[in-house]
Amino acid sequence: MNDLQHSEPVCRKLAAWWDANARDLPWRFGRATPWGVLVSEVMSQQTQMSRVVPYWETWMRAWPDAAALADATTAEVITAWGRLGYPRRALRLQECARVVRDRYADELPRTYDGLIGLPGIGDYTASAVLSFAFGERIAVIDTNIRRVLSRVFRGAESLGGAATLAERDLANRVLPTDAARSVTWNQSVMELGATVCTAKNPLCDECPVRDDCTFLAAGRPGLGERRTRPRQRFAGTDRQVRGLVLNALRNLPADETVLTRAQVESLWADHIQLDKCVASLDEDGLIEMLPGGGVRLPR
DNA sequence: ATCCCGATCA
DNA sequence: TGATCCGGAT
Repeated sequence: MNDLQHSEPVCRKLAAWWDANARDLPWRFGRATPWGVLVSEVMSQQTQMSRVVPYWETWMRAWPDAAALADATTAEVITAWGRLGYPRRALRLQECARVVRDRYADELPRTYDGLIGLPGIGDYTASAVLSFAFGERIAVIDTNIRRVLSRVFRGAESLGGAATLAERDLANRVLPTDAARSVTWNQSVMELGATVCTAKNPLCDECPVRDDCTFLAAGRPGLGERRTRPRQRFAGTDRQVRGLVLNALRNLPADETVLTRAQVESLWADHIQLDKCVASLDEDGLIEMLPGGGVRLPR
């Protein structure tokens, strides 16, 4: 069976659906530079787009290009990252900006190897930038695309952690040959996965490719089957404690830069865990520990 | 409780 | 290959 023959009507329907339904995100439709697209992709890693939009707009006004971000202080960058979560992404994004400025003359590399060599840029983000910012023909593979392609063309749920070889093969087989169409394909499949073909409760009645979907035709076997291992709970974890410390630092009055030991201790009752988290934040470069037990954002 | 347009380290 | 890293929303 040739998946490519099946993908052509799906591609046409998704393209029409994309034209009518694509969310009007500020980095789409040619309104952002390649650097702006990269920033949007990094901010979107494990984070909903609706939360990203206001941060991206403020961020790009402050630092429109890699060189501008490279010149910022780390404290400014961490503060601007706000409550987006996973703040190490902010550090890596600034490292990335410095590499782009210093090694690539402030111009983002246009190859997969060049992009994936940048700090904080993995397979998904490198592929997404190549496709969405540069219009290159490359299969973008994230959890949404894996889920949609697996359902439509294989009739089964996408399970497990990393993308399997079979999933990568499928993504490459169904990718339209024409570069411009491949970009719309990547974006529309991803958008469908984010808004219609969702993991738990897909809106098959509203789906533009419901007549072509192997999964729907088969009666949606295994819908809701757990795709990932149960995630670590948030309450009480190091992640929560780290977040509390960083948030306290972000919210210091404008004329203060240091959180005293007493202020740190007031954040969390378990001082063993607290000290462990403070040390790990320091190792990550997200804070600096001071001799008296106080902490501050890096200069 | 589970899901988000993942990357990195061990 | 598995564990870790944030936070908001459903």
